[in-house]
Amino acid sequence: MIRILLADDEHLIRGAMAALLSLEDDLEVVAQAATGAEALATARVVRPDVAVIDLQMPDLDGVSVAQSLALELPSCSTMIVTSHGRPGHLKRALAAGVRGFLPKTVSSDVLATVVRTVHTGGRYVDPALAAEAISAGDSPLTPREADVLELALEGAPIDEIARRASLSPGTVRNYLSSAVGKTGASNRHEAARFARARGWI
Amino acid sequence: MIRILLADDEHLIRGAMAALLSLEDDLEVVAQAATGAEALATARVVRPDVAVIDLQMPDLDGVSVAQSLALELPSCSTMIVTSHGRPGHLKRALAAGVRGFLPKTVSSDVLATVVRTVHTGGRYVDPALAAEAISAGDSPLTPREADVLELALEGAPIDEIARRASLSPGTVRNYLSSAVGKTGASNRHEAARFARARGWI
DNA sequence: GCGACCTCATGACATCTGTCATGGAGAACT
DNA sequence: AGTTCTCCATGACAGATGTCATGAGGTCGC
Repeated sequence: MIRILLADDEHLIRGAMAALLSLEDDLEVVAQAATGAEALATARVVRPDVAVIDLQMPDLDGVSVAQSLALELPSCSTMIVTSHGRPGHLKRALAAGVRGFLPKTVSSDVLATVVRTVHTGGRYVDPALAAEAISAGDSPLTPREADVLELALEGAPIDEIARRASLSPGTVRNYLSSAVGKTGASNRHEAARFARARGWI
Repeated sequence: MIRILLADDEHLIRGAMAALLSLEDDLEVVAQAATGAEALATARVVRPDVAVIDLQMPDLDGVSVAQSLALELPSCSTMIVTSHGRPGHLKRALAAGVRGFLPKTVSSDVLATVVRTVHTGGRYVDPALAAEAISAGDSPLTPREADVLELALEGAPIDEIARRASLSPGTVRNYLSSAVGKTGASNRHEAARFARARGWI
């Protein structure tokens, strides 16, 4: 019997996934959590075999949870399910030791199968997401450029970005200018959206 | 027996919700759809009592589907479920004749209860979303301002907005300036995000 | 050690944006 | 008919932004 921890902030979906997984004879949902922190706390107590975690949660995101889980509970395999599959998340997730990565558009059969796969040490990444990630390519942005561009995402003016990044406004402009060039955008806002779509920030 | 049409692009969730609803003795999921167009087509054939529709779908959004359904099948009550409850959607949905509006964070009990409520002609709006919608207030933007601000959402430069809106760049700047003032933002990108968050565009 | 790269910074310049004043056309209301 | 509003436009100006040249320090691999 594979013991599963389920984390998703949407009760409806969490409950529903639990119901589906419980239909399988060899799967058992032993715990549920509505936030990332709760998932971690519960996992420490329950020590599940597999953790199925939603990417978007109010506090910690799924990848952060996966990272902590990988350190604290190496015996627990983590897989991520998500509504909005963006390639950047996939890369981050794999780097965090996640073994399975699925969009919520898959059928419940696939979900159950992947739970079994990761439990036996295998990996599974949704083919469509994998293709997207490959086609998106690696980020051409330097770490600093990515930082600054991320702060630009919300539309803040340069002075505020400079304050938040503890940089001089001139430097911020340079990074943004470089990022705009690399993304082929016509201003930093477009560049920020583009980079976000690619999962670079 | 209440006959239900379920539309959601995420198979996992759709299947799961179907399973949950089917557990109730008086509810029956008679059809499922993965897109808005499919939902409409199916509804015409199946003529369900209640349509439970996801707000976000690849083609038509839930509100558009609801609008068409209200015209074509007055006997069918529509309710919307959504992951990201933004007040603007709620207002649009109610205007489109939607009888129930729920975030996916509710429990399955609530879902089933609301299905029954809307079927008997009642209405139900999630209290938290309703409160948010009230606090967001009505849009102070003129229709034109809203149009232009919407085009600004993607970070396009003013010239492009002007072209897309068939306006002169100067006029676009005026509208944006006015919108920035009304939203209290410090530039149009912030204003656009703000207005989007309020459901004004 | 050397070259290649990233980080951080400054200054100068052209351009883009936000703001304001102004005005005409048309619709809606009194 | 007059008032008031939105819609559209123009022009002018200050300040924000994008671009470029330049340079000093740091790290990394060879």
